[in-house]
Amino acid sequence: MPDDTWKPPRILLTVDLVILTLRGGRLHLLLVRRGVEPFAGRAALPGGFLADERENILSAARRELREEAGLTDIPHLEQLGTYGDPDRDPRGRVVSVAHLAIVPRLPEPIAGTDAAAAEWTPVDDVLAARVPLAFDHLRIVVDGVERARSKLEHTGLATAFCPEVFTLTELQQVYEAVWGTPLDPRNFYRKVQGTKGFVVPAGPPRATGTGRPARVYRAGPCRNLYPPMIRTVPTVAAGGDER
Amino acid sequence: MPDDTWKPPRILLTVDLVILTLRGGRLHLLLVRRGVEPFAGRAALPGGFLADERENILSAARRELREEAGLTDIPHLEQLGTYGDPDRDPRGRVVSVAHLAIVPRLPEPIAGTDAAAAEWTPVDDVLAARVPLAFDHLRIVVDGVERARSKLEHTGLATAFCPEVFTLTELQQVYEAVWGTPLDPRNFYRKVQGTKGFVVPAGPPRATGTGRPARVYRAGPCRNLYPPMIRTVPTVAAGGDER
DNA sequence: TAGCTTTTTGTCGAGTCGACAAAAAGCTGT
DNA sequence: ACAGCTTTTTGTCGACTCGACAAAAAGCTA
Repeated sequence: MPDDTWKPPRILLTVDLVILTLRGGRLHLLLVRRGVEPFAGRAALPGGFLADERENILSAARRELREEAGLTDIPHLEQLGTYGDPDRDPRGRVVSVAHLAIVPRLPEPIAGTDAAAAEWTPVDDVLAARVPLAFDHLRIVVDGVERARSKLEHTGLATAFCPEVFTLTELQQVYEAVWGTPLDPRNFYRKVQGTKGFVVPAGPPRATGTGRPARVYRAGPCRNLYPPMIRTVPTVAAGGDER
Repeated sequence: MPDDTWKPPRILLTVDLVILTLRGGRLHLLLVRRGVEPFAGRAALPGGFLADERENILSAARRELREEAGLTDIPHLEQLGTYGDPDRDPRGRVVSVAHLAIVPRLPEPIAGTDAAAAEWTPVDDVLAARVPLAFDHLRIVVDGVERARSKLEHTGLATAFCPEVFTLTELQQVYEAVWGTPLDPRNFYRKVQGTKGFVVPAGPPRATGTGRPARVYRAGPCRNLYPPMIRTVPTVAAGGDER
């Protein structure tokens, strides 16, 4: 029970970003190499402190996306969760609001990046702990990837990985990469077509080099898929809900 | 671009609680009446500042649950989201980590409560703005209720509303109250039985007063339901993902 | 024009869902 | 004791969906 002189503690707030994309059929994550202590030299999520007393949290996430990754048009950005273990940062009480961002396949690593050492890393390498991360960032990545996997089931999130106009085969590759399961193209085709509002036709078929030219689509209006896409791999028995 | 003298801003961190329960077949929410400015006299979510520099966020949520609501055994407590609009609190920059708690039907309003004016309020009254809330708490309630509705579909969350041992009819009433849709008892029965690990038998049938005595169950081991429960009301077209 | 690839349209059996019927099992009055 | 009421539990039926697979369509290459 606080006495009359008690003042609430003041803490430092950061935003961290789990930025996912598809490269060569595999799910990748953007990591930066830390230049300063703590964890200097270690890979970490892009992110940083609130710029000033009045900066919005979502705006801060967008700013870091721009400054640290050179990304300005983000198809999907959502809050992931807040991580505030008192010992997560040796500098003091730093609470981080983690965000999940999805971007389509980009031309090359990163454009004019502030943190010069930003690079796309296969998510598998991070999850298998072959690439050690700073702070509690591994935990954040695990949660972010699981969020993406889950949202692919009942939202149109998969389209955020695709360019504005895409083929159903490209969309299927998103599911296969994020879920790590192969899907039957014929059933996938039928399923997506049958899910009203998931995708809408966009122009005439496009030749992809070899094989029959595919019809192209763009993201449909529906945010929530009904019926949902089905991930046969039974939702990885994840354990606790508490953080 | 911060210069060398730049220091990250320090902010105040609170936890707020959306505590849901079932009372008389309707979904209720615990609200306290604020005794001090700002918003003195207005209803608000239970919550408060971090107690000290080293308090865990989840621990703070549990502490507020105990202090403000007299609740100590919480079947479900999860982080909901973080709300940090710079103008949400006139006292300054206050960022709140909202949590969602589910408790079973309790004997009476609240036991030895710190905030004496805590009371259960029908969620409908809050959502319909018949009960105005302080700060951005309406928004938090909307998000919390939507989270609960959604999680009922593909997790065993419904059992958190029930006592340790319950009948399938009681479980059905949870779905009906939270979703606001009537369900067919026969199909519900078949569905729950067919969802492995959702519930497990617990002892002999129990007479409920009138009608055939019902078998009793307790919550099963599965956290993720497969196949999921189906909410025909097509997932209320909620709109944006961004906060 | 034959051969190859990829996309698109079907087919079939197993399983699930929603709407409904009917049996089972207790309690309440008379 | 038993008819009448309630609620739970077990079925039934047609429509629909899913996964596995076949086959046609439509381009490119040689």
